[in-house]
Amino acid sequence: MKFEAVTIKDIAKALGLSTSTVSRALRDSYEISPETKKLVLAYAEKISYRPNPIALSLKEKRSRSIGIIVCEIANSFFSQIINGIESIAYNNDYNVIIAQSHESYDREVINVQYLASRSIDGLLVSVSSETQDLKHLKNLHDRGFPIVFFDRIVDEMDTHKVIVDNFKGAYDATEHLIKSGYQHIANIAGSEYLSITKERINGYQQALADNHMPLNPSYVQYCLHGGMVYEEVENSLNQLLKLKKKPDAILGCADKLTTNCLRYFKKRKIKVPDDIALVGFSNLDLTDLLSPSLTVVRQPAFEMGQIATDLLIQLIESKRPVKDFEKRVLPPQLFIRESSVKQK
Amino acid sequence: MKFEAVTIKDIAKALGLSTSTVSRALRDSYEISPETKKLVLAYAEKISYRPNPIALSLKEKRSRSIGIIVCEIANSFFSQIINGIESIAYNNDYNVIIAQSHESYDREVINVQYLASRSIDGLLVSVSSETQDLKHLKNLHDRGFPIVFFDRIVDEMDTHKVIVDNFKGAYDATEHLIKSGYQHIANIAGSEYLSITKERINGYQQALADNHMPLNPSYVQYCLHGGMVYEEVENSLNQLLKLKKKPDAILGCADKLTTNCLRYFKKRKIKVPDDIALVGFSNLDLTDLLSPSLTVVRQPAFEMGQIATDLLIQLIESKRPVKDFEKRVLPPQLFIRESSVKQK
DNA sequence: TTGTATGCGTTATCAG
DNA sequence: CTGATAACGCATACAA
Repeated sequence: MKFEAVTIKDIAKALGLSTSTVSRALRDSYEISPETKKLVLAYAEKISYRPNPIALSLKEKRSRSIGIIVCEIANSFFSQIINGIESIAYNNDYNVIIAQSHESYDREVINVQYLASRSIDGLLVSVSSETQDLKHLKNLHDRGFPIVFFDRIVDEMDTHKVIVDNFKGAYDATEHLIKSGYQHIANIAGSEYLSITKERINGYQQALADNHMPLNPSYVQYCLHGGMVYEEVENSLNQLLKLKKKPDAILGCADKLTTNCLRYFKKRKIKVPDDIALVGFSNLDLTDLLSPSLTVVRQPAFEMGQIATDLLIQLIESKRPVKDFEKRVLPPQLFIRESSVKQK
Repeated sequence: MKFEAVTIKDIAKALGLSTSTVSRALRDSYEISPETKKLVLAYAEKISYRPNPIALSLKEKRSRSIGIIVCEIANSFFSQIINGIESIAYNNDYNVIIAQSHESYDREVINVQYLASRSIDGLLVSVSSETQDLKHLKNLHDRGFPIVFFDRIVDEMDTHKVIVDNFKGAYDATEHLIKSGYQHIANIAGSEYLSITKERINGYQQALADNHMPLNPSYVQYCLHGGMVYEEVENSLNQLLKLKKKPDAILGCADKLTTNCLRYFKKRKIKVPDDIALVGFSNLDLTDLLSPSLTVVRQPAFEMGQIATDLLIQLIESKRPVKDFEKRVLPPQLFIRESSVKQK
């Protein structure tokens, strides 16, 4: 038994009408008589006719679906973004197709090519932590394919971008540590290829500079996979803790970096914040349970997804001149928990 | 500037060939001369031709994509399942479209109808916690549309199903508590409409019975939204803690139920396991950080996604007689942490 | 008001 | 070996 769907033809045949009449009746065209309309609509309802979106796509050269490229959906930051994307897409009758790069450049390229081969009308992208070469995206963009970047954006492409003010997030977090009396603040950062990493490091460094504190290059440790792999973070912390001047505080620059720092400390029975303080970027809804001592930088992920999708749909539907590309910068929020610092 | 894709026609025109020749050359048909093939392939590569999957879908009456209906992707159990699904789908050249019900029946119905209107070849479903009426799925199934259920399955429909042995998971967890000396074990359960809830409660009750312990009906509290809403869990725990005979241990029957129990205890400064023990279902990769005292039932989510997808693809491609439907039951695993119980 | 013919991009069938 | 044509389901310009 094969699944055979009802088409406009079936209705036409059953009712002794032509397909065009049926088509027009279904679309409530003004040129169809009320009686015919009623007839067609009733029959369509009866046999539960649904238009074939694929045929529509072929005809209209649009699929009413948008693609999303993220590293992982099992990451609260990104799943919140996806919920934001979904909410807007849904309201505009767009379907959403999610593809994960798992932080692999090769996978990202394959996904982009698959999605973009005209089964989607536009693309929302947050690049993988390995991505340096952008020709898979540039190629599309050059041909006029609508692309909007969010969070992990790229400088080399001129299109809409939505980001969080990473500089400010890192600046505020670092300053919070400085104001609490910490003198040796290290930074566990993500992939050095990512825009967000650079911005966060800049914020961190500026906060130190503004407070007349030295920049110690060995205090910055990069994790290529953004903490997706525990061992990365372990290595970084090992490096930091064997320095002559051990840091007394750490800034975790991503969700998984922060939680893996916690895991490391727990394993080694290092007390937070007594032995070392930790402040980190995190969108987990579990931070209150994770550690009594976790001050976090939280990002407006849902809103970010909404804004990016809104911009993308405008691009797709050409509602605004294609030349005034926007870069929206959203404010992060520092959630301070008093117990996150040792009063010095 | 509109995105115009290159088609087989463009190649034909440019090369002075017919579309059929180009089509055959691209598919490496035996009836095309090597020179022509080389010519076509080279040109196609040069202008980076990609076949239009929508046209293919229309022609072949299949989209090579499968739909997934889950309650939330921001749930580690489900995101692990999705990763499993993706891995198999990917290997079989299937695309995956994820839709979230957010535990709403109405949303589930809309999603199913949207997906099933022939933009997908099959459906993987884990029903929402509100779902009782199944006509949205039955209707499809009756018309021969391939559906496979996973985790939250339904009895009334005869198709492949993949589940975890929920009875055993709950039985083992309960027995662990009994063996550790607890006498008054309560159960924070999910929606009473869900198969998994019933199975887990059965396992819990059987463990009590086998150990000659009384069944106290007021020890079982249902949460319609499976803990997605904190207040649900708060209410349930309030009920339990105002009982004359307060429970000395709790079995949390889902990821979010378990974490929200922890949250409740933390807020009220109730010590686990000294004041009350907690054992729960959880697929979070953060349980080691959440509480030193958390013994968990972990489910093989990734494998579940893989198996369900494998079965679905077999259904879609009719590789097996449609009548021998399988119900695969996977073993859960109890991760015991010694500190999760008070030695009595 | 309704019907006929055409095209969207591709492949299969048939002819040459 | 290659080309013309029909078909997938739908919408629409054009005819009637």
